[in-house]
Amino acid sequence: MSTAQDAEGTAEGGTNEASAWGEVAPEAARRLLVAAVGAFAERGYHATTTRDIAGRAGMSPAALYIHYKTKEELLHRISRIGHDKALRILETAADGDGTAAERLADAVVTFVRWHAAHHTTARVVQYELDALGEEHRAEIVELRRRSDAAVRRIINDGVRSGEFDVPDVPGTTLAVLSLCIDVARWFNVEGRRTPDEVGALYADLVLRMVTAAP
Amino acid sequence: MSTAQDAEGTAEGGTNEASAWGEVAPEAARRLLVAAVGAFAERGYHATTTRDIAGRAGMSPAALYIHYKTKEELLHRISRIGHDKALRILETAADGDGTAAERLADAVVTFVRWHAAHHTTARVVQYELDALGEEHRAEIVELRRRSDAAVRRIINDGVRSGEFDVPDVPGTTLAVLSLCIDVARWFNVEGRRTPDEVGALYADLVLRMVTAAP
DNA sequence: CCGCACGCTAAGCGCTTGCTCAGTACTGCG
DNA sequence: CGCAGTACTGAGCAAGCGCTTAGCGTGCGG
Repeated sequence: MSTAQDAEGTAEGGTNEASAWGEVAPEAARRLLVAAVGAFAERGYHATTTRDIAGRAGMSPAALYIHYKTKEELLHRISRIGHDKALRILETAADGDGTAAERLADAVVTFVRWHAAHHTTARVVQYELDALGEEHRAEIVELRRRSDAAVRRIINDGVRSGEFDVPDVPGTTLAVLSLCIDVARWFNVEGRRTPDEVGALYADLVLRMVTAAP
Repeated sequence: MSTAQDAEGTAEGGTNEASAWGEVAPEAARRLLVAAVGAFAERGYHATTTRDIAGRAGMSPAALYIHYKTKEELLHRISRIGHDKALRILETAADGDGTAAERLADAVVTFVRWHAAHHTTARVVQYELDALGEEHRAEIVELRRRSDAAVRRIINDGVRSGEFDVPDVPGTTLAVLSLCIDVARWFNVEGRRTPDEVGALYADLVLRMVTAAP
């Protein structure tokens, strides 16, 4: 679990961001998508213009519409891929073996590290949900429901086994996810902490949250 | 500390929101400001039009510019008042008497309750910072620095007195504030929890975070 | 060597945006 | 009754928006 494959961390939205989007098919479409992630993260979806995205990708504004139907479809593609990744992280940790404490720590470390290392992507994924259209948003909300279920499963396991002391399981699940997600808001590459350090700190804090006071 | 004066909770941005803006001087200016809070919280600053704000306030678009120089000045006024309130909450708790644990619990309860009860305002205050102009943002960032200092002061007191076991004080301070602030993102009036309940839950979780494992 | 599909651009359309300004109703003062 | 000041509106401007369309160069099957 929790490999070090994404531990690098160069400048904002540069080549290391691009490496995470290998699955996006024609190279031009990928370049546009990476450009959109950077622009959306920096200025927000509504403040970003299609000319801005195309410019960052080194293309004319019209080129965008060969690969994507609308600006909103671009956001949806980013949001979909990001949420898939986030869900996979949490379900992998939940389905792993080890004690509930080990699995919870693994989930937090990996989830937080992703939010920190890919904080531009994560910012778009977590904070631009309202900009999606009706149907696209519903699809994404379902993925988030499943993320919530994965974390709740780990905590429930810990309560059942006696490892954890959690009076309010849904509330604590919400708090754990909320804590991790908000990393995308404040994390700064210029800052003093590496994604790994934040992951370790947060795993410790979360384990304290689910453990009874002495 | 922490009275129940703002425990009511009717519909979105309605009359109970308005009551919190009593200090804003001419009635028309206040109506515009309350309208702006509602619109900004619902659709975001950049997606909100001046016509939208004026319409909600029952006025023509031009009326806005009699009371505010620009749309950004409206956001700044909201952000300024909100951050003043948040800072006052945290400094009041930090300067209170009682043990560090009591003061930390008080800070979290009050801060979280404000974010939940006034989650429309809080959403604008916490998530539209980037939309402010250079100088206005710098002013607000300074207020946030002081909020951070207030919480860190409580935690440091607890460490010194032996009440708390916190290996990383700045990191834990950041996490506590982050956890509370993110309430503004997910809190829903239709949801199952009242602001008071969320405050109590979060105070418990935060106290566990600063207390040594058994 | 043709022709045509493909990826892309230059130009621009229709619309909305933040904001302005001349004008209007109303109020209080002499 | 006149007049100045205040709070507001209707109409609209310049700029910028998302998106479309006509056309251009390139590479590849026949």
